[in-house]
Amino acid sequence: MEAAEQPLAPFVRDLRRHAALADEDIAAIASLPVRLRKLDPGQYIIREGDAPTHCCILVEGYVIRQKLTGEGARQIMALCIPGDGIDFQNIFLDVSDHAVQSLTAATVADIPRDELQDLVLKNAAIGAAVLQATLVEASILREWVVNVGRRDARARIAHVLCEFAVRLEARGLATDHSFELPMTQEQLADATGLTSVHVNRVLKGLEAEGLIWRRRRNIQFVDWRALQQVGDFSRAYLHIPAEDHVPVRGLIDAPDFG
Amino acid sequence: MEAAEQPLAPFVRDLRRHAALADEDIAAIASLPVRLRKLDPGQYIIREGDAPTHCCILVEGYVIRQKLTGEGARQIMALCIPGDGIDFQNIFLDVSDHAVQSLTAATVADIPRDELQDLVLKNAAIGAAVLQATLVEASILREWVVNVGRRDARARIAHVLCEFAVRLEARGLATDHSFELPMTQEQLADATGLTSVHVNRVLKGLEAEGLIWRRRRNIQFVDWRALQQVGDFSRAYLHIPAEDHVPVRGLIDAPDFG
DNA sequence: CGTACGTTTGATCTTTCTCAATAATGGTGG
DNA sequence: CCACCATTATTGAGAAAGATCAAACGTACG
Repeated sequence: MEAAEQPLAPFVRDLRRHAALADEDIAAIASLPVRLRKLDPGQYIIREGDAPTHCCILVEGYVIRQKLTGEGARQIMALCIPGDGIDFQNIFLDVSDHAVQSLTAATVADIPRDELQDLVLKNAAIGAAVLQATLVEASILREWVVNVGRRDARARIAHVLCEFAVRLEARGLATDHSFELPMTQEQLADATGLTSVHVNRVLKGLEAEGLIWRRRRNIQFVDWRALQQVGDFSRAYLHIPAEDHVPVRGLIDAPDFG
Repeated sequence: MEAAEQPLAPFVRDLRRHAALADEDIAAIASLPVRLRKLDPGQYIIREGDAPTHCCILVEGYVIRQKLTGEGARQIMALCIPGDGIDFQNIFLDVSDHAVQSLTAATVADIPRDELQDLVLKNAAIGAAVLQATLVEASILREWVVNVGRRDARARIAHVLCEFAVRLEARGLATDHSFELPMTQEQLADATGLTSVHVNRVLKGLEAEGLIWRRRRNIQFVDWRALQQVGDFSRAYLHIPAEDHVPVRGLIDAPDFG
């Protein structure tokens, strides 16, 4: 059930899609001391205020970034999928400014923080690759601000669904037009700045309109075009490179930004 | 009125606060071909969808990052102050995913993008410094998501005021407890995901409660402690290094994350 | 001195939240 | 395999924060 041979393979593949890495750079990454760790659902990988000792990469399962307000409300601001770096945020910052928690059972690859620091400080190409991954994540974060700040509930939820599906497909993790949403409606509410009650009503509405079909957590896109429209979704901000692509499954079609 | 000698000085100073840069690294940055450019208020530095040719650093004035939704609503997701890198987002990404627009008259230092790419790809220390600056920006972005997603209007606005003041002070750009907000109420609304009408009422309320005092765009913090409380503000996420500090002026006091 | 932009205010409307209860669902121990 | 429990999902009714619409007021500036 787990990629035992090359747990970092999806991560490295993604790095290479964005940045030019020589074989020796890859070898340097491969020679990092990696320890795999299994997580139960809901387990914290790091909490706000913690001093990180490891940087980890998500190998399997799903994980979120979140913060709590003083009033105890939770805001989820990122959803990590297998192959994502989880802890680069903390590679050079000494105190974590947010928490990372597993949504499902998950496997992460731990890399000692100082080892990774050394590598990045010695190898400019790898540093640049990490920078690029970070820039893409920042872009997704900016779109998340837009989503939560300026779209209505229907669009917010549709947008999250679209984004998640496209990112999964880009990593080859979803078959076309269907996937398992690894979140409860309450978590989806925390991701969109809504309440779970309202999320429920909106999902029901999207289903009634014939845009999606759902059974339990499984969601299928009945009308992908329309859902994109409703969610004001355009994949440009994901900065998914076109070349060296995983097989196109249907969701990924026309380029944006005409 | 302009730092003609060392336009990049505040930027480099900030980089050094986070990262260890040797004198030769500094020299390498200083030898980059920099061209100063003056901007009128409201001018675009880059638009969504543009292919960036330069990376620029804000020398003087204020600048925002923004995106538009399909319905034409605007969301501001970052406020840049002098010394901030504006275009590192685009150093390795070929299409800008958001727009950058000046709020006030401003001066930016343009650096050709490929020169900066070369430098970062050759010099790991500089690459790491840029990465760190990017990580701090991402942290601010995450807090922005929380602000817009989970705080009520009063807290959102108070939070933006607090953040802006603390960042200005950290760069030595504000005298204690008073500054000029470089935004109209409409822009503040676009930053907080509200309408300008409601922003107006909230500001009025904050003033009536004796938390702030304002005259035109100038805002003074009458009760800094209380405003922080109202805005659920805690400066930890700004990752402002404690050592080698600009003179403390009053706003920056106790460490957070107890 | 008039025009444009930004601010302020009032009245009304809508989306979304809150509170509260009920129904599914999945997992667990017997 | 079944009863029970804890989550999670669903539904309804009422409340509230914030949006919308519309107008008046200031102030800067050409």
